[in-house]
Amino acid sequence: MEKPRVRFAPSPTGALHIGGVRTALYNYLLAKRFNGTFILRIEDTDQTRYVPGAEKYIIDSLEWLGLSIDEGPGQGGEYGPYRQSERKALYGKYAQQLIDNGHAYYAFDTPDELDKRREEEKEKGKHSFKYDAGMRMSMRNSLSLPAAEVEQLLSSEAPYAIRLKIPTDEVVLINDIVRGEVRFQSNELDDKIILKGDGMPTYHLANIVDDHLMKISHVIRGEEWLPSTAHHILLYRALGWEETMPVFAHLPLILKPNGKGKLSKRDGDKLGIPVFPLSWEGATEEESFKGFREFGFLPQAALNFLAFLGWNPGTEQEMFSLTELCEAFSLEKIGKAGARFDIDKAKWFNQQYIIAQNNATLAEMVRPMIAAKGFSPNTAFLQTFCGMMKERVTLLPDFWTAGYYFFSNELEYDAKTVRKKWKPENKAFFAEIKQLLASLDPFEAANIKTTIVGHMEANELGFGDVLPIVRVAVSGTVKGPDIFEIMELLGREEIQVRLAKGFATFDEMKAPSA
RNA sequence: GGCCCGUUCGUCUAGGGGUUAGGACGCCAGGUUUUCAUCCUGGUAACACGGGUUCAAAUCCCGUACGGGCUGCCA
Repeated sequence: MEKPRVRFAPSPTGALHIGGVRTALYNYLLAKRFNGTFILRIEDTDQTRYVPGAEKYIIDSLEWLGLSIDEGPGQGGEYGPYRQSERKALYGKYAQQLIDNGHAYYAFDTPDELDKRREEEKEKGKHSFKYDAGMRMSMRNSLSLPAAEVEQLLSSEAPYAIRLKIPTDEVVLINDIVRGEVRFQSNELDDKIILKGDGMPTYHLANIVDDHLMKISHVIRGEEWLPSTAHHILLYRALGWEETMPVFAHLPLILKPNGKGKLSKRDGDKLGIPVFPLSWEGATEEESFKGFREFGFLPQAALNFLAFLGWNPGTEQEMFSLTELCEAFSLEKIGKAGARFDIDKAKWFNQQYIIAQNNATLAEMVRPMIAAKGFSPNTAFLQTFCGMMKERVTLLPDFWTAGYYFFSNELEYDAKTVRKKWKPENKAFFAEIKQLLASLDPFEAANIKTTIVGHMEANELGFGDVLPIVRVAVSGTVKGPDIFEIMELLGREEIQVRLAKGFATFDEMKAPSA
């Protein structure tokens, strides 16, 4: 394949939805697979929906995931500018060209008039108002109005839009890489607005002009664009660019975890799952969302998970680094059906990636979280901690929730274990254990184990009588890494403190409530 | 309503005329472990339905049902 030039073209209207992230990923993968170019283009032609900060959010998100941009705003490139608002003049020129060669016309109907017409049609029965070949002669445009009136309207202040004049009785054939041949009857198509009253193009025009000028080879986008693709092909044809038209690949949608419909930002809050890569601070809490990153997902895991939502390599390999993804990717292997978002699978990927991470890397990821809780352990301690805990967490914050006792000795003791295992007749034994450990040197796991087990056997006690109590006194819980290793890490003095405090507290817990 | 797209275990999917319909997540059971987790072994579970075509259909064709998308001077 020749070096592809692909673009990810989001609209800066807020946080970038996870579906958009996947679109970006697939574009990136195709580009890298064949040594091509990945372009970021900002589609900000709707000034009313523009949200400050959204562009930065998009760029930050791609960066977090490691999807580096070859050309784009801030990145430069020979086909810029890469913000459509900065290309405004260009579109007017091509719209004019379409008017001149009869493929487009001026439309003077105001938005209010159009709304009214839609309402009327709806009341008449079906909501089938379509500004098409059958309807345009009864609307106010340069096709239906006398030339003199058109002249007059154009030279007046009256705003106007430019519409694409859809030809009649044609079949538009789309050759979609994921869907095969898709046909549309031109008679079913409406005369889409291509240039708005404010002089800005709509998506349809801007998209075609930019893709052509930027020499885009593949348009990889969501399935929601399939219905308007016929318009796009007609536009290429009208502009005389059909020969070099990019090929299309329409991606299946990402669906809600339960129920049907496409995943929406609402689902995030409702189900407590992330649907955005990064957190987004909206004007209100309603418009703010927590991202994959803040949930504690590693970017590699989010990427791997997303890649498999709608694509798979055809082999049984599941774990893929970005580099491996680049080598294995192909558009032909993209599925047709919508893929449901499965948070359990995402978590499983995350767990796998956390385990695969080396302790030093993990320590630096976890450090800020621990610091936020008011603790600043040294690096060696933190690395050992991560090594001991990494097989027991799925999300990054679990390091704290499941391992807080490595840092704090304000423990929450497991009441059930205390109730069952803290027996009056064994109190002396535990006091002796504490005594034995007080002078143990070196204070190392193997040593500690020998000491405890030895004393245990001498007193004819079993593991079940001893270890749960020691474990709860040290960590508060019966869950966790090897207890002797925990003790070694915490050190002799700290263990003395915890044993003393634990045994005393157990007495209180067992005391009959007065 | 119209147009378009889709449909294999609960979920992500492999398989594209002849397979015991494969894998992964989840779930269940067992093993390992002082505990938890990891890990290992096993189990559960699917071709939406109806017609064709064919010696043979999950696979090709048509229809039905269901689901989804689009139907804006939004992208």
